[in-house]
Amino acid sequence: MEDQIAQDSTPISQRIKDYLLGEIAAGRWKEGDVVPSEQALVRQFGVSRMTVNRAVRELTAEQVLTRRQGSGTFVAAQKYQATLVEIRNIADEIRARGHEHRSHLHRLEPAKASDAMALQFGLPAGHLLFHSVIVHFENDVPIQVEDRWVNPDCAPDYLEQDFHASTPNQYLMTAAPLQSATYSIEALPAPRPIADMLAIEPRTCCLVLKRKTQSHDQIASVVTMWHPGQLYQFAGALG
Amino acid sequence: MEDQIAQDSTPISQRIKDYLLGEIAAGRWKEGDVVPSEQALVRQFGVSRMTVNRAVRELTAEQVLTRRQGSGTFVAAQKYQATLVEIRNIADEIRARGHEHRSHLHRLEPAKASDAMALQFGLPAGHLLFHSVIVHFENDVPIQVEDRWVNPDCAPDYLEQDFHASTPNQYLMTAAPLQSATYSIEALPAPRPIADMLAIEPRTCCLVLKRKTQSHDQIASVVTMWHPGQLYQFAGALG
DNA sequence: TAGTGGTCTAGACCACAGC
DNA sequence: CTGTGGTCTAGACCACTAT
Repeated sequence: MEDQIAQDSTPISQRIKDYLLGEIAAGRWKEGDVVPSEQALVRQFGVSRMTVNRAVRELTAEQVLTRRQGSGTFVAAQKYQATLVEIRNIADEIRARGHEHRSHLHRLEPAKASDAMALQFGLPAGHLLFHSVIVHFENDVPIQVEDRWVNPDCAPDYLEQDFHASTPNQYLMTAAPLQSATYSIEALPAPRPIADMLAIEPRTCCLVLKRKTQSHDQIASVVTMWHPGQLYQFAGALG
Repeated sequence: MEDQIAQDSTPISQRIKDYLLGEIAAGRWKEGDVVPSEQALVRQFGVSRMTVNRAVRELTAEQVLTRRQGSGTFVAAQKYQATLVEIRNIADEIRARGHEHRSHLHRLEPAKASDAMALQFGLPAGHLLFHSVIVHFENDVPIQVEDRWVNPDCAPDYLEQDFHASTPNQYLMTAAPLQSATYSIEALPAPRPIADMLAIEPRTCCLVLKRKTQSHDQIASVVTMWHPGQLYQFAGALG
């Protein structure tokens, strides 16, 4: 045992995790190195195997260790300097900043799927879709154009919603629970209509987030979100 | 018990997780609802409490449930339709696409910190920094300008590295293990020098990723990565 | 006080890897 | 064959919450 912690309320399994993490952080155990077996840790800490197992299993779930039945437990491959970005519901995000969120509904109507849009949804061209265009304001500054196409099978009441009170995001969350999603982020010059809604010059750089969500094994929604590049950024922290 | 699964090799704890997830997915248990207690699940499945506890504890770690000692276990607040983006080492990313990665070193030199850069690093203005500018190519098409400033205290050998063979990312991973990071993604028009290196017109939309990494309780690296907006996008999937 | 979750024990049986 | 991890049991004691 490294330290003699006499009367610490920290659970034993947590102390074992801390010990293992400490050895790795200190560089004494490096990527790929074998870690003491459960039996060895049982003897070292004088606890039962279940307690050791829990500590090691949790660190494995956290990608700190990898285990191979019959072989042993190893320090997991180092994570590269990656960056994880989480993009949330715009209204929540604005309110979380302590600012006022307001939205203007430009369009909410049924529409026939173009060839390109039909392909996105995996539906025949000309199939009925719902289409909405909403501009979101942060303290009265336009910050996002949300151009959304919705599969009526997933959200039949879409056209009856009051999108001043809530966002399509919130409605679809309950009507069509998210199963999976694909997305892309790119930088594009604003076309005329988008520029007008954002009150910026045409061809200004915009941060564009496209997202396609699946629910009940169907494509539920295809959305393109335009943000003025100078005004808006995705940001966050790791670690 | 819902289904009578006679001889399934699925661990019991996993079956309990599947059962709980199924009830939530089917909408029978909604956000905030109380879920059966451990004792109730013990009776329902005819297994020991440790097995039930593991299932419920793991679902709690996965943010599916929340627990309150003395009160009970509840369905966690719904996740919004969020989008998680992981941005990785550009060389790995390109090779993962089966394409060739090549880089051109434009600059690798010591430099004095400007006021703005000193502020970023939390160092006095004029402090020694290392500065590198590298252009990354995917199949000979310029895809990223990596403009990086490095704290010499964290990576004293930075200027001696061969950044044709490896990337600064890879070197810093070992020299200055990532502790935490902040980042932002924005869309900006390319300034002249960046545009030249990317072989695009000045003022073309670029997707710009800025990242500041911390190691050993110091700012280790401040990097700005410019990508041609039409050519490059961050993309991925969820679920 | 009764019921809840939080944790731990000291065993057990199994599948798999390496010698 | 031995040692590894993967899982499960049937108890136990504790802290906390609600009534």
